[in-house]
Amino acid sequence: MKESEIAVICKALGDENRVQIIKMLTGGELCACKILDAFNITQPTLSHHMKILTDCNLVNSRKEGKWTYYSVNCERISEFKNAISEFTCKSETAEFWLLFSARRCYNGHVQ
Amino acid sequence: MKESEIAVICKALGDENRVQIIKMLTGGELCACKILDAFNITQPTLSHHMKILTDCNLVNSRKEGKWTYYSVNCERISEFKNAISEFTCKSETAEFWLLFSARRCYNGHVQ
DNA sequence: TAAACATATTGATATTTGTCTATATGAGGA
DNA sequence: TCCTCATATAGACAAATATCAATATGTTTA
Repeated sequence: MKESEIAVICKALGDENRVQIIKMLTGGELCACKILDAFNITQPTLSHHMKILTDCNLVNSRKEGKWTYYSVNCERISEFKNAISEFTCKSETAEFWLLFSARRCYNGHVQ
Repeated sequence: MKESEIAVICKALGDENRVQIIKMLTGGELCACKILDAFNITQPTLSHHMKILTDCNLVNSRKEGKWTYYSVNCERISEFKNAISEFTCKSETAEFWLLFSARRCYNGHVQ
């Protein structure tokens, strides 16, 4: 993922409302009306935020009758995670694998 | 990590120049002058960007003589990665562990 | 001490952003 | 067909942001 793409996604996540929207959608698809209920903003403002989240493909939208349903775009989120996983200090990778192995042994199975 | 903190960090990463600065620092500590060389911006503008990156603790700074050295704050980056690792679709976790196991078997060792 | 250098701060400006009100669009339901 | 409901779009506005030129600060060197 190019730096400019990372920046666009981060900009989309650079607003607390939008971070919370993503977290909500992590629990599964929701219509705009349900999301709106959870915030203290007007409907056009929510619509604006959803446009920013869908424009950068972090969120999918789907129309059904008069409702619009939103959901997290898993693939795009994965791409983003992979991109920022490169923001790494040299030692960090090794630490991660050690921690991972330890947890794997401790739990005795794949979670 | 609170949503507001995630938003602050993402806002800091919501600028292409700053994403590139982080990538540069991934390779190790650099003085402001070296970073400046790589960009087409003035020195005060770089100083502004560095302030944003250090204010949210993504980047450490250290003065030595007349130079200021910047480096990635590994711990903070890890915290951030952990935070956004929660932006997860239900199926994604399982997929990750499968992929991981496969790679582990294939490679025969922890990378 | 004076000059040169690296970086930070100040102040200005154009652009972007988050929010609102008002209005448009488009899909059911009476 | 007309009304209601869910959402989107347009337009306005205040606040935030990215950038620059000018200047300040603090360190090293002549």
